[in-house]
Amino acid sequence: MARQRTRSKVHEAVLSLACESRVGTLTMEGVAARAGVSKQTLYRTWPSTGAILFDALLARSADEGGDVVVPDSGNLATDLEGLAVATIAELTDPTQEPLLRAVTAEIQSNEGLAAQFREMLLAPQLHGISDRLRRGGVTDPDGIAELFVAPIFHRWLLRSRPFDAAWVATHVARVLRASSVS
Amino acid sequence: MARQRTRSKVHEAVLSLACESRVGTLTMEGVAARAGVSKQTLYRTWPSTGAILFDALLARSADEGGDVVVPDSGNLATDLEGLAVATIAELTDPTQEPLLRAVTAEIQSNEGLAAQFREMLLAPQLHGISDRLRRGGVTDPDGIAELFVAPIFHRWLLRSRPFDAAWVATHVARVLRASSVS
Amino acid sequence: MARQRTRSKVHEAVLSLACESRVGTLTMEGVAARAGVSKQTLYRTWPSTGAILFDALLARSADEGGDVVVPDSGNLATDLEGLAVATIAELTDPTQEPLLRAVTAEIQSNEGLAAQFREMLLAPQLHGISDRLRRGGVTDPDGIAELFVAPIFHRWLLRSRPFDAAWVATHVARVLRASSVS
Amino acid sequence: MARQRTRSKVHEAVLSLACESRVGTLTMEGVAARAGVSKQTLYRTWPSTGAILFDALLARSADEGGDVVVPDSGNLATDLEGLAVATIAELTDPTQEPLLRAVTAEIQSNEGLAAQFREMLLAPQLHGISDRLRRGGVTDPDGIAELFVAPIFHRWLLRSRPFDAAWVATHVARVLRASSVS
DNA sequence: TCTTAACCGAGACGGTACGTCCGGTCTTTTT
DNA sequence: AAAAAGACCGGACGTACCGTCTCGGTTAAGA
Repeated sequence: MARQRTRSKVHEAVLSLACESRVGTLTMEGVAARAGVSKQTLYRTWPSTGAILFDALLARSADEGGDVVVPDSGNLATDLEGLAVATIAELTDPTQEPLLRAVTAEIQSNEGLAAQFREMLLAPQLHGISDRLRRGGVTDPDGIAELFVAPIFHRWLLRSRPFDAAWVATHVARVLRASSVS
Repeated sequence: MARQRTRSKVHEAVLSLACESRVGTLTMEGVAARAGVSKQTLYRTWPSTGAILFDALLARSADEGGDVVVPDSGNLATDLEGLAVATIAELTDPTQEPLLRAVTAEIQSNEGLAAQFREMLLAPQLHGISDRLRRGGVTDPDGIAELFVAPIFHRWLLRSRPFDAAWVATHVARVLRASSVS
Repeated sequence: MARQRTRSKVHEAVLSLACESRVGTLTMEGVAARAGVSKQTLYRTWPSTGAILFDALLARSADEGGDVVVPDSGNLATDLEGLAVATIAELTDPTQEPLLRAVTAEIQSNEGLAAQFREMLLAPQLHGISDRLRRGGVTDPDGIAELFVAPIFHRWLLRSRPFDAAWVATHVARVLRASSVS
Repeated sequence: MARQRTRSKVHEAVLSLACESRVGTLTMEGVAARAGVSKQTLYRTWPSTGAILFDALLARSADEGGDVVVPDSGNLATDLEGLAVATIAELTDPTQEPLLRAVTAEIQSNEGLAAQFREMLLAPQLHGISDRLRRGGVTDPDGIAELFVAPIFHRWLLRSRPFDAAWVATHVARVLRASSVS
């Protein structure tokens, strides 16, 4: 296992590289050079750049408290809209988007990473949302949470159409209609 | 640019390679060797393996008629369920899945390819669905089409949960509830 | 056989390219492009860049009259010195040197070209010199001509030492001593 | 840079290739394959096939003691004839000639290599000869050494005329006449 | 004058080699 | 003992030319 000092340097390096350069440009050699670490040190701990990046994201998320915070103002529609706006902001944040796209691309060809991603980043978020829905009286909170999140991801992943406030409002309205809550 | 005979050989090669080997293993050299074509011939026409793969998919889709066929039995729920099952079958078809995942990964880092993908493969499908919804009396067919398609893609892309008949039925029910159609 | 117009364009192109760029950079494609001629037109007439270059040199030498002119002032030493200076000037002329070095390098790996070079460019020069020596009463004009020319070439080919007036004078004196002429 | 084991493998490979195949056929890929070495290993240490070949020749010359041995029997004419015969034998040795021609061709377009060649291989030889001439009472040993060596090189380089015993004898006689030694 | 055959440009094509980059492994040296 | 430094093999990258090969268009004869 790598020492904490080394891990930090590597995390810092991989995040800065992933931000500044194009996705897919991430290389073990580049990370090693940026981190001032030998390649062997990387290989001792991580099998791929995807793994390093993911580890770095996890560590950062842990540092920042990491818990998904779903607002609860009592008004479900308002809360969902706020959540959508926050999610969209995170997905399109210039310092985050390249990282997330890199991880997404990696997931397509790496089942192990996909599983980790699901369990450690995706599941907590969905649980937070479905908890809020349950508190709002939704009878099928898991399904509705998916119905709420998927179109946002879909637009982002396939870069299909822009996100604007009108769409968010309409989307939330549709989701609430599906949830059988007046 | 490239002569038709050459294009065909290359399409055949890239499809067979994408199927049999792991995604991301596609290389220009490999395609050239399999197609019995020189590397320069590839580079003269396509800038990347992603572009070749996409071109091959387009050509195949054109060969096969290519039109998205949405069933119309009069019963919207039945039709949507059939459509979902067909889409899921296509996404998880062992000869298709590696190709689609490769293209999806490529899209994350290639805006141009993403645009082509949206316009030539995704848009027709969504239009087909929203047309069917409109005929079914849905007032917001585009939004509902997205609500219908996105969770299917979401589960497939993030490999989040398996597809089964029960989920399909529930999903269709949710979408119909959101569409304000009794 | 290539038409005269084509030959001229090609000769012009190859000479200009050989001058301006580094030796060994001459390529069939480059010559074809510069001459505004298709590659096939080149290959129909010449087997290699060396052959083109040599043909161009021959043509130019024919255009300019091409005969080797050995001065005959009555004083053999003076004439040889003048000849040495003229030869050195030609060898080190910036517009000639790259061409001659290119041909020389080509000769090392191309016996056919070497033979042509000997017969069409080298032999006339040596004959001119040995004629002058014979008129000067030298008993072994061919051998002495070689003794005169070889060190000049040697210094040029191996870039061994600079040419200066003092060396030329000494060299001519040595050669005359060897020629048994007082 | 390169480890000794690697250097040896590369030297061996380049010498065998230079001997068996035509000059100018030497390629970095070929040498790498023959030596069982990756291309990068070659490029890390040598910039061109010429440099490798030259390095190999130097190493071999160092291994074999490498000193130029000029015979000294007391009779200058006899010694020079022996030296000429030995030099000619070396230049026309089937296992040496391709190497030397390759290096000669390379020198035409590579000033750095030319300088190395002059200092490490040519200069020692000329010094050996001029030393012998000085011991023989020649007043201008350097100039005469050049006068002796140049025509031999000239004939070899330009493949002008064959070497035979009669020519060698005449040549030595001419040189000695030029040297002002009875 | 009208063929008709050679010449020509354009450039796709299968190749070989280029010189670079990176993936992983292994050795050497430093700390 | 762990780490940096980096040499090493393998293999793909994207480019430059190679020499061959159709394609149409254009000249320049001979019929």
